Amino acid sequence: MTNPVICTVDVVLLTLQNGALHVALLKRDKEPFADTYALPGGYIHAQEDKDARDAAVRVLRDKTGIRSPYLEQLATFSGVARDPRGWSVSICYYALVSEEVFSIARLSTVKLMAVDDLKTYLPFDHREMIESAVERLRSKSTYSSLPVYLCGAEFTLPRLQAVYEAVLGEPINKVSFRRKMDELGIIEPIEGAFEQGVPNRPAQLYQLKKGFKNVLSLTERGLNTG
Amino acid sequence: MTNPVICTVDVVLLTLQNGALHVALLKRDKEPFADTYALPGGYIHAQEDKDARDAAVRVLRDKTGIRSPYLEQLATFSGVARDPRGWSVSICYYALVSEEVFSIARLSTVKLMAVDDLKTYLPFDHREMIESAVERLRSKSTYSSLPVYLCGAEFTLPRLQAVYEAVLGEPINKVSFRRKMDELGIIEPIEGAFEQGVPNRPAQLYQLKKGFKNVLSLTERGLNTG
DNA sequence: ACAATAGTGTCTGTTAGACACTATGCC
DNA sequence: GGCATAGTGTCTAACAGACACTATTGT
Repeated sequence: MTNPVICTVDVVLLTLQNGALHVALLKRDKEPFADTYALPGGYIHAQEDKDARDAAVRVLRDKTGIRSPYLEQLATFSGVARDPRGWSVSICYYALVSEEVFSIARLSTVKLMAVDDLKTYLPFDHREMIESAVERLRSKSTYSSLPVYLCGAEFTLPRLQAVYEAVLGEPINKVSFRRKMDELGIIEPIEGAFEQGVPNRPAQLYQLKKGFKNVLSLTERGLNTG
Repeated sequence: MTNPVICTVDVVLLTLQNGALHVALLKRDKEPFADTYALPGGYIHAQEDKDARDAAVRVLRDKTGIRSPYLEQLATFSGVARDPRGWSVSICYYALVSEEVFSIARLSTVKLMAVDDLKTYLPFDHREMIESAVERLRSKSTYSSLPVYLCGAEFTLPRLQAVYEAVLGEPINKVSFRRKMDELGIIEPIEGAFEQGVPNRPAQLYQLKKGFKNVLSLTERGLNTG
């Protein structure tokens, strides 16, 4: 039996800018929907990719120059109606990067849009993908350490708390937040390293514990690690 | 660009038997892995199925005769190595049915296996799929009302608690359990209806509230509803 | 010394589990 | 009345948020 199904991957690349969640969009250079902004995505290359995750990594690298430390399968979108070329399957991933990583990448072609105010028209079911990714991120942020990937490699606790607050869209109690971070046990202070150049008491710098550097990014479908 | 990727769906159908979680397996009638037990699955029929969920519903109906009230996308398994026929994608769903629904269905071809003691050899990555489904179910059971789908349409609170305990594998406090069920607010007592034929005080019968009958089963990727 | 933010000790209200009691069926 | 299980009232221990206080930098 032949199988005329189109197989693609799409990546919802999220980052923080000015304290608000943003998604990376690229102007499509091919039909359908040429010249409209859309999620980075592309066909699975059966000769080249070991699996769909590989394809997502490749697409992200080739189209944005970014190698994300966190990449998790979100869901698969499929059907006859979502793509004018015909019955298609898109395995959708979402990735989290810090603002700095983003500014280093080739930004010329990439456009950042605030996810809570997505005015642009989006082709396919890309709007639904973004909404799902944001919902997943918000949900996981209430009980896990996911948002650390939106910070750089080193960060202070007040900065991390601000990131959580930006993601969740509500203020968090300082004492509770620090207690939670402590008992999650996945970050550690960098001995003797403090914030620089602030006009007040400098905060302790923290980093992901060694063992967790790539643990989370290795959970293919994000089923384990809390 | 041609796309030689094989597109299939697989369904992890879970039920309770003798107080233990079981998964439904069928003997494969075609190669590869003919005559070995495997998850019900099959090709996406682009002419027939509106989307992958449709395909999962069809496969489940055709192969087991069951129309599950709960069906949620689990994850997508893909790659060059998982199927000897070549690069493949399987969009995996999981379904929950009550023991009774199961006994009505055509059981002759279907084999129930306890998920915590899966001795059988399983082809493809079906073992991983089952483990993921069980993990998802256990995880969601700690904060949602998912396990009601493992009961029939009418059930008592002691029965529902036993179902939760079977799924989670640990005893639950009776008072806390009833408080939680009450505040989840998705089940309601059937006025005047009680358990029959017990040698002690009969328990109140409950049912899913009207509005929730199919709400959960409509969440395509299980992203919303807690 | 003062302003500003980092970081901590403690109090209190909320919530989950333990326990004990009452309720209601069958024999 | 006795037994078994359903169902509820209440006490207590654990936890999360509020608040206030101390600590440490630059000016």
